Amino acid sequence: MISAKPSITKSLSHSPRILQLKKHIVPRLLRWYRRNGRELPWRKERDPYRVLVSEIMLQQTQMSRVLQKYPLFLKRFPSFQTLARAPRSQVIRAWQGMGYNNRAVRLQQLASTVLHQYRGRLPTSILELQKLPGIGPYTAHALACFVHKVPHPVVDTNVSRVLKRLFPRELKPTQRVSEDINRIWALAHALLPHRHAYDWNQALMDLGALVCTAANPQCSKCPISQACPSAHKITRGRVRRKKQERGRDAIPNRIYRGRIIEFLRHRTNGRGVTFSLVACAVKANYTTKDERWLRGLIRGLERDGLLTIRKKKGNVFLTLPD
DNA sequence: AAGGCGTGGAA
DNA sequence: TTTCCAAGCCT
Repeated sequence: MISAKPSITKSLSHSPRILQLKKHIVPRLLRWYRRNGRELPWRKERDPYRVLVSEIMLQQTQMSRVLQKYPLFLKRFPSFQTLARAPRSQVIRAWQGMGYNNRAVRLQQLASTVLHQYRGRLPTSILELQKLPGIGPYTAHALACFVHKVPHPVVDTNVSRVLKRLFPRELKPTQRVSEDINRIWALAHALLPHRHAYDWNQALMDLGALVCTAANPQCSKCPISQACPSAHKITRGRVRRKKQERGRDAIPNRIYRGRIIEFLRHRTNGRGVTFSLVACAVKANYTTKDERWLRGLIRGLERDGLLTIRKKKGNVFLTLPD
């Protein structure tokens, strides 16, 4: 659990500026949310399982993609039980188009854990939730609030961006990234209106997604721009260069991983497909000098539970796991 | 603590 | 065409 140091939390919740801003901001943003908030399927769900699926799908994934896949996945796997007992291959196939396939594996592992260790009930506490596979600080807090209605703050990339712009002084980056993260959570906690935690969290995320966007924020449409030191002063999003990823032919390894799984989704039948067939399907101009590299990728996918390696008569066959 | 991990539409 | 990015998590 992300827990702010008490001293920081206390100083924040007692800061005159924080208190004044909170009094000003909370009612305005909640009013804006009632009028402009998005109507999303998971916002009216009561079943913990169905909310959980939405939160996992939304990790680093665009709304439009989730809106498309969410109902299909729930129809195929309506409960912890059906998901836990399904063949892994079916879960991976249902995840097609979502990206980050590890999430599908962890979600199924989570379903199994909930079924067998928690009697089919999703844990309530942040601590227990965060022990589950695929659930980190954000998702644990989101589930506590959105499923169990416990007044916890949530900090995702949207909330983080909004708060940094609203409190540039309090959240000025330090030397340590972990310290920066602690401060954001502490501030989110200090701002939280406990009686309206659910709507407040959703409102902050909607504001970040619709108005206070990373590039070209619409400050003129922002309900709290009056209280925002950064209003109309944001010229451009950060242009931080990312380090080049390891791969082949300027294509990152994870792209090849994705291609391998995508190929197996469609071409796997019965015995599976041979190593060489996968090799040709996945990389243009595949040669034997790529063999060591490709074997490494496949080993990694096997470790992640995303495929199964079978050896018959000296040949290697690949399939999605049972 | 930094780097690995997909996908496909938009800029 | 290329680049960038979107409700994070894990090691």
